[in-house]
Amino acid sequence: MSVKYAGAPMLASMTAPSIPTRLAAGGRRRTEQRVLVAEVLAAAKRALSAQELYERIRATHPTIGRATVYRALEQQVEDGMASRFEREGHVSAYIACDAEHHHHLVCTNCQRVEDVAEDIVAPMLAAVGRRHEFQVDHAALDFYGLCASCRRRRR
Amino acid sequence: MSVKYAGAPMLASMTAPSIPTRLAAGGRRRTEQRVLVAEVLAAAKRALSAQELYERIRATHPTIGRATVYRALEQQVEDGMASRFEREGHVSAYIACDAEHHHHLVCTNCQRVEDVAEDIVAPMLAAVGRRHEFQVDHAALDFYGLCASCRRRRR
DNA sequence: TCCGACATGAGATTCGTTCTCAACGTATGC
DNA sequence: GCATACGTTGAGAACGAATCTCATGTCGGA
Repeated sequence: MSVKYAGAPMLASMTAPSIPTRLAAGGRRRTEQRVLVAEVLAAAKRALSAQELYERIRATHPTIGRATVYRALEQQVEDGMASRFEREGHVSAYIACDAEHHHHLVCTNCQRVEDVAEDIVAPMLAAVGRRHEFQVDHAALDFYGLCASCRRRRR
Repeated sequence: MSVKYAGAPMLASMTAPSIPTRLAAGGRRRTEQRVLVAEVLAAAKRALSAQELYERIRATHPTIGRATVYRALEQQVEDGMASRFEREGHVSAYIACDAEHHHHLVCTNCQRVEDVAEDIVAPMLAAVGRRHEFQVDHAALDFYGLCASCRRRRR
């Protein structure tokens, strides 16, 4: 997952716009396919690869193109509606995300994703800036492991 | 970059073994090619993709195989001699690393890599474990941006 | 020195992702 | 409501990093 830090800070108090509204930002068109991709990803509540998402959508919309799904995901990442991170085997996985939470705990068993509390991360970012002479533009902070329920099930 | 946290802690006070010694760990053979890959990567002092490393080595050793380079890097990551992380465009990049430093500041301009001080990261990892009911197995903590010299050159 | 297991190299193959392009649909102005 | 402009779509081809295959080579313990 990759999060920009160089831009202006978000206003956490704003109410989140609906999916169709957010999809139409910046001269983009609100097409049936792009709404679909966003909704299915948001409903999954876990990380999905583009291929997995493509197959899920095809179950109900058999004519959608693979490239359409890739393009929609690409745009959502650009617009901050989704995050991308790398799974084993050089595959990108995507998760729908809101404006305030950008770092995740990814369960390597069930692929469910939890947000990391921002106030845990912020002091570390500040410390990095203080200690190293390095202008952090974006950071990938992903934690992989077992979520509570998968860990219980394993024992 | 991906670092395991579930295993036994490293002893930071041990003197680092030489490249050929570390290459022979765990029933692995010390071949000319694997020494070469490790040395060229260590000498680069920056992140290199497998392809870039392959081309560098071919300049002096034209008969080396692409698969050999990939396999050598794979093993080095397994043995903790190198770290892998993802560059734009679904390419893996590799950096030689020692036992104590595992998180990096990657300059997106010159690809040089700096180690993040462990004592900046450790409190955050502890906080994650405390706050979330999640067993962190490994974490990818990479910071991308401009290093000091590239930033000066840009202005 | 002998021998088995590991490693190599060249090329084919795999597979996630991106590109191409004609046809289509959406938003906007009139 | 209609026309126009242009972003979007779908199907398949193309791309390319990474992996696999297999005959041959080589390391290192016995």
